[in-house]
Amino acid sequence: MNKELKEKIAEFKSYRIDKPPLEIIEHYKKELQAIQDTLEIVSGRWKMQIISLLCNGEFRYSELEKGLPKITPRMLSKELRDLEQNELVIRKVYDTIPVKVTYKLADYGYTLVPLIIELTNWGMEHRKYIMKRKS
Amino acid sequence: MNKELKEKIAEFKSYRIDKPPLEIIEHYKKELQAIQDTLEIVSGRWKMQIISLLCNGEFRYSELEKGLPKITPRMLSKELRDLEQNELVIRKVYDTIPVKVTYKLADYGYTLVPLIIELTNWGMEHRKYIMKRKS
DNA sequence: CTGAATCCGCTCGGATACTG
DNA sequence: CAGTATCCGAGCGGATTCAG
Repeated sequence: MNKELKEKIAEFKSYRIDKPPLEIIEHYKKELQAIQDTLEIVSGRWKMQIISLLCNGEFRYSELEKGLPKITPRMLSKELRDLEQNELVIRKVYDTIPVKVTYKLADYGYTLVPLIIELTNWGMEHRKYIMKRKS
Repeated sequence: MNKELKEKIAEFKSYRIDKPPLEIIEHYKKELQAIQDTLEIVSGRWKMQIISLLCNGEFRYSELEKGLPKITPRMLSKELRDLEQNELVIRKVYDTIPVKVTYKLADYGYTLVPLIIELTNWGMEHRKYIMKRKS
C-alpha cells in the first residue's frame, strides 16, 4: 500500500459520519436506496462494458459484437434494448441493403461516465494489487 | 437537462478516443477487462450496500441486519465472507457471552469509496431525472 | 447484417428452520 | 447474538437455429 493511497484513505475516513451505528443506519437509508436504484439499471455482466465502449463514439451492432468477444447475440440485443429503454443509448437504423444499425450514447448516458471511470480504475489497480500480493 | 450537465458531457466527449471503431475496440480491451474484474468482486445486490454502510465505522452483525432491511441472514453472512476473502472487510470476534462480532472496512476496502460515491450520486440524480420526466 | 426464437443449465438469492 | 443448513423458484445468460 503506497503513501498516496494511505492519504486518500485518511481523507475518506475524515468524511465519515462517526455516530453510533443505529443513527448512521437511520441517516443512510437514502444512500442505500440510491445504490439499489443504480444497480437495478446497470447491473449484469454486460451493460457497463457496452456503455464503456459507446463512450468513444458510434458503433454498429457487429462492431459491438467484436468488441465484446464473449457476448452472444441474444444478450447483446437484450442489453441494448434495456439501455435504450432507460434512455441511455440511442439506436439508429439506416435504410440500406443490407441494413445498418448504429448505437451511441444518449446525453443521459454520458452521466454514467464518472461511474465507468471509477469501475475501470479500480479494476486496473486491483490487478496490480493481486500481482503484488502473489509475489 | 441543466447547463452544468451539458458542460460535463461536452468535457467527457472531448476525452474520447475518436478513432475508427475497430481501432477503439483494440485499444479498449484492457479497460473492458478491468470493468469485468471489478464487477466480479462487487457485483450482486448487497455487496456495495454493505461496503457503503461500513464506510462509516464498525458494525455488529445484527446492526448490519437492521441497516439492510430485506437481507436474509444467509445472504448477509455469505456476502461478508466474500468481502473478507477479498481483503475488503475485517471481521473481529469478541470472546464475550454472548459473542459479539464486528465488521469494518479494511484499508483496501476504502479504495472502493470513490466508486460507492459515484454509485450513490448517480442513483440520487436518476431519481430526480425520473421525477422530472413523469411531470 | 441485425437480430428474434427456442431451449436449457446454473447460479443468485429468498424462505424457513435450526444451533452453539 | 451470530450465524448454518436445507430447500427452492426465478431469471440471468449461454448455445443453437432461424429470419427479414
